[in-house]
Amino acid sequence: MSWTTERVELLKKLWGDGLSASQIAGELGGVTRNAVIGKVHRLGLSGRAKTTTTAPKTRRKKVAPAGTAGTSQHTAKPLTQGSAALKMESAPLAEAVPAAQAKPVADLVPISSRASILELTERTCKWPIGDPSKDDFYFCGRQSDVGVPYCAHHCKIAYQPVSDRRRDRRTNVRAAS
DNA sequence: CCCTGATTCGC
DNA sequence: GCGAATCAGG
Repeated sequence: MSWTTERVELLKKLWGDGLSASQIAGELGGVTRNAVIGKVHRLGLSGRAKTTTTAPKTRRKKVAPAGTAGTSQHTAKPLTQGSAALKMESAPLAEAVPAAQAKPVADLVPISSRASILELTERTCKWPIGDPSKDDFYFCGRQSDVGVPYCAHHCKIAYQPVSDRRRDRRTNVRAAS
């Protein structure tokens, strides 16, 4: 797979939404998380909020260069010139999804992480997608924390505060009784 | 161990 | 430019 414009756009969107590299890799499909991270760096949009507390500098050793001495190589500096134009993500996945869905609609289907019920483990998202009576039923399958049934994405949906739900208790019209 | 992102470097 | 291998932190 190559980095087409669309795939890069999706990458930027998901990365901006805070998805992890592996999750993005799963969405895109055909790439590993390493590829995603590599691309992210090449695009110059690394480090969003939590850059992890890793020592940003002073380390690096890698394997000893075999014979290739006098390397005049130097990494190209990432020019983030058109960065202004691509700041138009601003589409929080959680908000884009209706709160409280009786039946989980097939939302942003994990392009390649979908799992059958047999593939679910303690750390895979068990968010059901599709209609159980149909043939296209499967689970999200993305990574989730142990003890948590859903991935980060679906946790936002599942545990969304009830406060925002329309309290249309009125609809509970049990007038005639 | 699982995961995360960061970095290097051969291709 | 790409991404596996590696590193390092949580």
